[in-house]
Amino acid sequence: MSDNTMVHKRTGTKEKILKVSKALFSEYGYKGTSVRKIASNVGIRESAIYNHYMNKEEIFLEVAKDMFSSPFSFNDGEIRESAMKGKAFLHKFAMQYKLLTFDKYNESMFRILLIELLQNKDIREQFMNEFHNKNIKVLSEGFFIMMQNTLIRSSDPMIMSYEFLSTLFYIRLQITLMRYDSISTTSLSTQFEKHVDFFWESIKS
Amino acid sequence: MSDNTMVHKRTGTKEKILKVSKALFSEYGYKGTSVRKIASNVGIRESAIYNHYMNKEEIFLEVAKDMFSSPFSFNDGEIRESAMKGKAFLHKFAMQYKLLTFDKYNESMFRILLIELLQNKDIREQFMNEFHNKNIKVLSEGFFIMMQNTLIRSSDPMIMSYEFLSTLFYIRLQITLMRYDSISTTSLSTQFEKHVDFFWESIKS
DNA sequence: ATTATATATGAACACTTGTTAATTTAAACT
DNA sequence: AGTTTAAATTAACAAGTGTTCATATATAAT
Repeated sequence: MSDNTMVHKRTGTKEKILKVSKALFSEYGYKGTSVRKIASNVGIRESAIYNHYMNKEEIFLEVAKDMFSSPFSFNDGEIRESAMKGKAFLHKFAMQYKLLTFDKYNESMFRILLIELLQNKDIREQFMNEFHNKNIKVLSEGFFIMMQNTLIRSSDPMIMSYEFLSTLFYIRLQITLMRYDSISTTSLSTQFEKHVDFFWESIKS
Repeated sequence: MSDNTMVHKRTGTKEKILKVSKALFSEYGYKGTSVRKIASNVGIRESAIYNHYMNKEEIFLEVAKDMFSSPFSFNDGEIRESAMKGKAFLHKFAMQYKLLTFDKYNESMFRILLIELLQNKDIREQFMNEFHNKNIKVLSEGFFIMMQNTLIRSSDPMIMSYEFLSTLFYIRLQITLMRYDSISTTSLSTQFEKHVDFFWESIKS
């Protein structure tokens, strides 16, 4: 009963470390957050951290996992149903993306994760699998269904998804950067909607 | 004859520092490149660096400036002429972008600059002005001319440019990441062309 | 030759970093 | 109660950081 999976359940320190780390990493980034600072915010010494995690990176990777694994809320059946509505499907997808973009925690974490994305292979893999591929898959399914029902022109669903997703990403990046500098994003706030409008005009049959 | 602009011309050390820094920053990044390492590669002590640059950041900013200021080679007259050809204009633009993406130095530097983009306000401004705005401007002019000549459907040229540029950026990001991990990019190598094809189908009248 | 200036040096400052080792405290199981 | 094990502590390591300061050298202009 006390094997590898179910030990360490006496103090709840591990959970506290994760919670504190989330807050600190999202605010100060990976390099800006020291093990000492995590420890002191938890209320223990830095050496005690190593009773729960192998090293700093392991903590960060677990924080990142939580971030990427918050997926877009589309159940399997829901995709088909939603895709039949055509433009509304794209709109819903974009609005979910917009929500993430303007959410306080996701906003900071997006910036931090991008930094690490460019330096940490594990983060890159998480990004590719959990973000890129997963989204391309959902979108492709949607577009495929739309094509079947001749709501949109016939084309490669993967390419179409790529085109749709890439612009969402770029908008998010730009908004994130501007908000980080406290620059007003009112001029960009409707960019998501404009993207959907433009894109729909581009593909509708 | 010896005012602020034309002093410091005895040893050429400043130029050497810049050259060495370019190589080091592009390989090891900002934080991975210490002032001591730059100095030793130049062949001087770290303290001598400060006779030429105020601090480490000033060196990096100058390296970055060089990077961003390598603009797309479109002269004013050339845009009009090229835009009249419609799709070929987009193709040329995308191919220039592709060239940059697969150029050894630009490839490393793109990654490094993205990292700093997310942390350094000056880099962000350089990116917005020299990269984003400049490209949106060139593209907008092109699209505007195409619309005048009814080569493409009528729409907001700025939005259209945004849509076109954002995908190029995303492709570049993805290729950069994959090549950094030595993952084969053959599946993505024609993505630029596919983008142009898809986009042209989306806007042609 | 003397002065002025640019450029270099060596040494130090003041501080932070992730991680480990030996040891003690505290809780749970027998 | 005693034993086992988890979890915490104190202390140190070994290294690297950007930057500054007083000083020395070399070059160009006077």
